[in-house]
Amino acid sequence: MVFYANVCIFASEMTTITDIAKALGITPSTVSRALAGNPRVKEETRLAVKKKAEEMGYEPNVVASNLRKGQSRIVGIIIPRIHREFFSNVIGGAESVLNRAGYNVLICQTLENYEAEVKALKTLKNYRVAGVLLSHSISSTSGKHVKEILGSTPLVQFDRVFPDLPGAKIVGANCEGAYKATMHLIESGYKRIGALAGYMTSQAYVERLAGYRMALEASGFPYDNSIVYYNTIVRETGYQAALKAIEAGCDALYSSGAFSALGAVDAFLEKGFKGANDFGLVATSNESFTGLMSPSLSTLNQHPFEMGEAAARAFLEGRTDTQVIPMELIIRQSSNKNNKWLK
Amino acid sequence: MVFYANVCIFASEMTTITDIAKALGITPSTVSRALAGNPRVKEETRLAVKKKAEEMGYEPNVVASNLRKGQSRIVGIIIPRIHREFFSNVIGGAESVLNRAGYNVLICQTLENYEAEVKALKTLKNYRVAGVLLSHSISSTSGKHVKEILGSTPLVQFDRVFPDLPGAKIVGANCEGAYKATMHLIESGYKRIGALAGYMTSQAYVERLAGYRMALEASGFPYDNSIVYYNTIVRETGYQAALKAIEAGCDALYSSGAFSALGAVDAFLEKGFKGANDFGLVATSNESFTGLMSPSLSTLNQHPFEMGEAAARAFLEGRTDTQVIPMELIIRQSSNKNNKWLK
DNA sequence: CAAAAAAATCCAAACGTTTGCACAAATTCT
DNA sequence: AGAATTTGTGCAAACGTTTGGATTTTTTTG
Repeated sequence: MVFYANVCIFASEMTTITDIAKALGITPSTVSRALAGNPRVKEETRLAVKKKAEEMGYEPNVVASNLRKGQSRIVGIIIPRIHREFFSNVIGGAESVLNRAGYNVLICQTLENYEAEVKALKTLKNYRVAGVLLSHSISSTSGKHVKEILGSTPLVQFDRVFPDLPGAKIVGANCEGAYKATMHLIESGYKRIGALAGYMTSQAYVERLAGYRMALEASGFPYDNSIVYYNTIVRETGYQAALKAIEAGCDALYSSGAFSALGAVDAFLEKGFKGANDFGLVATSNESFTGLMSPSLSTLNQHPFEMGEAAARAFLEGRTDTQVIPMELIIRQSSNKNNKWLK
Repeated sequence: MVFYANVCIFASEMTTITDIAKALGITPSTVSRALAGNPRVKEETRLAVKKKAEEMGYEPNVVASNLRKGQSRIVGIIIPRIHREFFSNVIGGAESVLNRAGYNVLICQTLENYEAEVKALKTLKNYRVAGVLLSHSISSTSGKHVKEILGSTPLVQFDRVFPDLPGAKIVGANCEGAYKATMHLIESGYKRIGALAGYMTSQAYVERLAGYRMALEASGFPYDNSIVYYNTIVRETGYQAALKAIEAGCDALYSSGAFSALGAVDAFLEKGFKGANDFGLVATSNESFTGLMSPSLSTLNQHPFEMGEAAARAFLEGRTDTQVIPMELIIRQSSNKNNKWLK
C-alpha cells in the first residue's frame, strides 16, 4: 500500500472515486461501477481502476454510499448493560454472525432506563440502521415507543420482549426452564420451594414464574404467593428475600436470576445452612461464576451466545416468528440433596 | 407525536428537512439553521420549524449530516472478544462516557485474529469514525498496519498497546501490579514462586513478567526461567503449566491472567493440595468468578470500567499521553497462608 | 460497406444535509 | 430622508457515492 503524505495528515484529503477517475481520464461513474464489479465495464478498465485505487490508497466512503443507497450495513443493538455476562455473550454471538454477513454493530446500553432506551432508538433510527436488535429495559412496560420511533425499521427482540409488538422474537424457554428447575427441586425431595421472581414488568420473568407454578401444581404442591418474592434481581434484594424465605420455612428456592441467587447463598450461609441437604437452590442464567463458586449453583443455561446468533440470523433472514431457545438444566452442588456441598 | 401512515410503512418515505421547508413555505437552509439553533434565524420561525418538525415526526438523517460535515459521531472500539468480562467492562465504561458526550459506539471483535483486526480497522476508516479505541489481537506483533490504515484518525490504545505507535495509551500498572502480587506471595512466606506468563507478543504480559522478576530479585530470590511458563492464557494451558510447576517444586504461582489461574487451581486441587498453606496463587484480572469460587482467588483488579472511561476521555480530550491505571491487590483465600481455605 | 446490435462509457441528477455568500427587509444612525 | 448597519432568508454548491438513461464506441450482421 502506497502511503501519501497528505492522506496521512488530513482525514479530509482522502482519495475519492473522482480522484481515481481524473487520474485515469474517465468518469466517476465508471470507476464506481468498476469497483462494484458491474459487468457493464470492460475487464481492462476494471483492472486499471482497481490498480489505481490500490495505488492511491483509496478506501470507499461508506457514509456517502449509504446516503445514496438509502440503506446502511449497520445493525443497532440495544441492551440494558454490556458488562452483564448474559448480554455480552448475546452481543458476541450476534456480532460474529452479522460481521460474516457484512454488517457492523452499533451498541447502545440503556442501564435499565426508559429515557435512555428512547434516546437509543432515536439515535439508531437517525443512523438509518438496517435493523435493531432489542432487549428492553426493565423500566419499559410496553412496546409503544419502540414501534413509534422505529416505524418500518426491522426489529428483532430477544430475551426481554414486548408481546404487544409484532415481528421476530428470540426468547428463552422460560416457562419450560423454570418448570424443569422446580421439578428438579421437587424430585430431589425439597418440601417448601419459594421463588425469587424478578420483575413482573418483563415477560421473561412472568413466564418463569408460570413455569415454577406449573411444576408445583403438577406435583400436588400448593402455589403460595407468600413465598414468591418479587423485584429481586440483584444480590442484595436476593439476599433480603432469601432471609424472608428462610423465616417462612422454605427449604429451597427457584431463582429467576443469577445474581439474586448469589444473595440467597449469602443468606443461607449466614443462617448456618451447610449443604443441599439443608437448602436447595436453582438459578436461572448460567453465568460463569455459578459453576466456580462454592457451593456451585445449579442453573438453567440460557445459551446466550446462541441467542445472539439466532437474533442476528432472524434479522438477516427477515423472519417475523418467535423462536424459543431451549434452557438446559445444569445440576450442581446447590440442589444435589444426596451429597453435601463440602466433601 | 403524530404518526403518518406512509412514514410508518416505508423507511424511504421519511420526512426530510425539505418537506418541512415546503410545508412552511421557506427554504431547507432556514429549516436546517432553525433546527441547529443558529442565532441568525428569527425566534418566531425557529419555533414554527420546531413545531412542524415535531408534527411531521421529523428525525434528522445523520448519514447525510455526517457526509456533509465530513465527520461522524461514531467511535469504533476494536477488542479481541466482547464476552470477556474484562473487555465488556471496558466497553461499558467507554460507552457511558461517550454516550454522554453525544457519541455512539461501533464494536468490532477480532477474536485474536490479525486479518479480522485489519478488516475492522478498514471498516472503521470507511465509516470515517471520529476515533478508534483499540486493544489489539494477540496475533498482531506491531502497530504498522494500524497506522497505515487509520492514518490521521485519532487512536486511543488500551490494555494491549503497541509501544511503537504514537498517541494516547491507557495501560494497567502491569509491572507494578505484578510486583505487588509477587511481593505479597514472598511476604506470605512462599519459597519457590513460578509464573504463568502469557504471550510475550503483548507488551502487557512482558511488563507483568518484568514486575514478577523485579519482586523476586528485590527480595534476594533468583529469577528462574525454568519455572516461567509462557503462552498460558486459557484454563487448559494454565492447568498444564501448573502441573509442571508443581513437579518443579513450586509452592506458589503468579498468573498473568485469570483463566490460566483457574487451570492452576484445577491442577493443584488434583494434586491434593488443600489450602494456601500448601500452595499460593495470585491472578491478574479480577473477573467476578475469582471472588466467588472456592478457593477464592487473590487477584489484581485492573479496573476495566475505569480503563474504558479513561480511554473515552482521552479520545474526547484529544490526549496523546500514556495513562497508567493502578492495579489493586485483592487478597483472598488463595494466598492467605495463615489460614486454610476451608474452615 | 452500411446498418443494426451490442458493449462500454458518460452525463446528470439524486440521497439529505450544511454553509458561504448574496440579497432583501427592517432597523439604526447621521 | 438617505446612508449605514443589522437581521433574517434565500440561493446554490458541496460532501462522495450510485444509477437511469443517453451517448459514443466497438462489434456483428445482412
